[in-house]
Amino acid sequence: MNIGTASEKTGLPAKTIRYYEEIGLLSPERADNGYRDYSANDVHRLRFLQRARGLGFSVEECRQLLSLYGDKNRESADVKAIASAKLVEIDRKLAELAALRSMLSHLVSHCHGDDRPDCPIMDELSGRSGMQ
Amino acid sequence: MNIGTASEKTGLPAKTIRYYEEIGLLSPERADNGYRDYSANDVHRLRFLQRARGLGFSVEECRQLLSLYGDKNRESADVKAIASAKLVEIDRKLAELAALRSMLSHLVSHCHGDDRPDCPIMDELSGRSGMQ
DNA sequence: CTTGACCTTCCAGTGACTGGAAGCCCTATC
DNA sequence: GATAGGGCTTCCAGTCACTGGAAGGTCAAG
Repeated sequence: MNIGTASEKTGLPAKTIRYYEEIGLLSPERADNGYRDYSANDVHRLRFLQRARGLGFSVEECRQLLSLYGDKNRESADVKAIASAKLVEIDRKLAELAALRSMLSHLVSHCHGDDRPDCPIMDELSGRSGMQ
Repeated sequence: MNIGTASEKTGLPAKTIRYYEEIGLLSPERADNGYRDYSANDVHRLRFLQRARGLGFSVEECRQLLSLYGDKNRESADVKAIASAKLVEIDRKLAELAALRSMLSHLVSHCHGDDRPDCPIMDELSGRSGMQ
């Protein structure tokens, strides 16, 4: 499949897809005419990248996560260590997103006046319990 | 409070804090000696920025979200519209994080062999249900 | 066989930082 | 009171992750 189709299927701009190839995140085949030819697996990787990047994971983190799937030579303990570390981070992100959600939802449902409400939204928004 | 203390309290590098000021995300006072002087409110804003950026919101999105809190002149309907739109996005992010979590957790608990497992993790990871 | 959409590479620009130089401020010790 | 150290200042340059644009090749339709 051509890059345009891959772009549609993943929501990533073609430019970004080429960039991801340039930095070694995937290696699509080339057709005889020189066009990139994306497999279903390539699309999976790209879709994953689209999601993980949007969730605040760096490109290097994405590379690690992708390697969990793709690298057949990797030791099982190694896989587990990386995956476990990411799990902790994901749980933190989940909690932060939930806090943000509750703050916004509060704002939508309670603050209907013509002016800024007095409720200390910032407390929730910046995390009542000390972070890190 | 000086920038070093603000940096400690928020987990943001001093460089980043100065950058956020430069692009108008906060305006700390200045002490007589020219040093930036951060209030508790400034620290709240910074802590929020630290979180929201880590969750994949762009600086412009963060600016909008901060304005929900800070702008007393904003119309209520406007606030609600922005907050509601962000809620939708947050819910999407929450679902994606949950999917990522389930994939990683599956990897940790099921794939204990010496080699890559056969389970098609990519299906989960790239989202079984078609996105956008 | 031309038009237009899609592809290629390459190079430059942007957003969001990040590092480093040069110099001022402040405390602390000699 | 001089000086050493750490923290602060500005400014300018560099990096990461894209993003836009130019110049040109490919392909299906008319």
